[in-house]
Amino acid sequence: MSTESKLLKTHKLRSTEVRLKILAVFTNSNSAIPKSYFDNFDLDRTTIYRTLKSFEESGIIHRVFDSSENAKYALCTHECQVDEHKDDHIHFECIKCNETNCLTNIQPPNVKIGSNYTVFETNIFLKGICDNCNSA
Amino acid sequence: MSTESKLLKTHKLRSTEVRLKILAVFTNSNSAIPKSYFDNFDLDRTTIYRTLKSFEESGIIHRVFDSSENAKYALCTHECQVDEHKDDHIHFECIKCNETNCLTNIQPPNVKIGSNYTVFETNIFLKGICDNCNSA
DNA sequence: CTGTGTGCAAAGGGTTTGCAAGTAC
DNA sequence: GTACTTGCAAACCCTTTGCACACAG
Repeated sequence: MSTESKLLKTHKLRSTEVRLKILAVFTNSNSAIPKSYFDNFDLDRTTIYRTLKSFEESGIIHRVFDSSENAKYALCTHECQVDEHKDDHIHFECIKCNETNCLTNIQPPNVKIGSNYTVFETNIFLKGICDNCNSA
Repeated sequence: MSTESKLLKTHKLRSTEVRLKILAVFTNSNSAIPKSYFDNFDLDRTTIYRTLKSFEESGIIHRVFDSSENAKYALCTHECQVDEHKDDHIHFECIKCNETNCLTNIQPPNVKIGSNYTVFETNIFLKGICDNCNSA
């Protein structure tokens, strides 16, 4: 059974050709994927939107915030459950290759603000030039 | 001369009734304003879009990223110039009052990542319950 | 007076909805 | 067989563009 099939099963989604195809993009990529990426997949746009939405709601992928207008998504870490995302890692948006990546191996800093605030989520995204582009 | 007139003058924008009206919203608010806020202002939508755009390009307001789909804006700090924004402060999105605020009085943490990266911009937004809502 | 700003209408792009046919389990 | 998924068409935002008129400097 493929990684993708397992993921779908774990998150209680039916295994379909479309879902496997879209999910494979995420399992094979390190960077965040915009919806537009699937435009040449010969799939109906509606289907893509709905598939991404169901993946997100199931805790398979999470939304990545960067400075682009359009939504991007990336694979969740294993701790994510249905409607309970835990993706407090740093995202890095490269202005050269235009890719946004999850820096899952770096511990995000503890942001200190007043004690009157209750913090549920910490979103950090950096913008600059990534290691790949700096090496090139 | 009003605060708004001065701001426009400083940033080399003509002073018009529409601009003064829209700018006053920002100078009188602590939270980030979405475009939809101006819908009941009896102004043409096009005009609102263009006004916000020119404010942003002039360095009067900056875009605030939070988890809502639509763009929000807030007043820039004094150091912002035309096409050169310096708004690396933390933004806080409250899930109760649904407002996003700039925490300009808090020093953002120094995010450490690999030395192969060049960081130009650090965007941090927290999600949770703000001090106001926690006190209420 | 000249260049810029505003309003209206229309177009553009991304996203969602309704419904009928197809498919997983 | 039943409930969910897909594709198509259409609708529904939000945002931008073109153009004529109005206004700031």
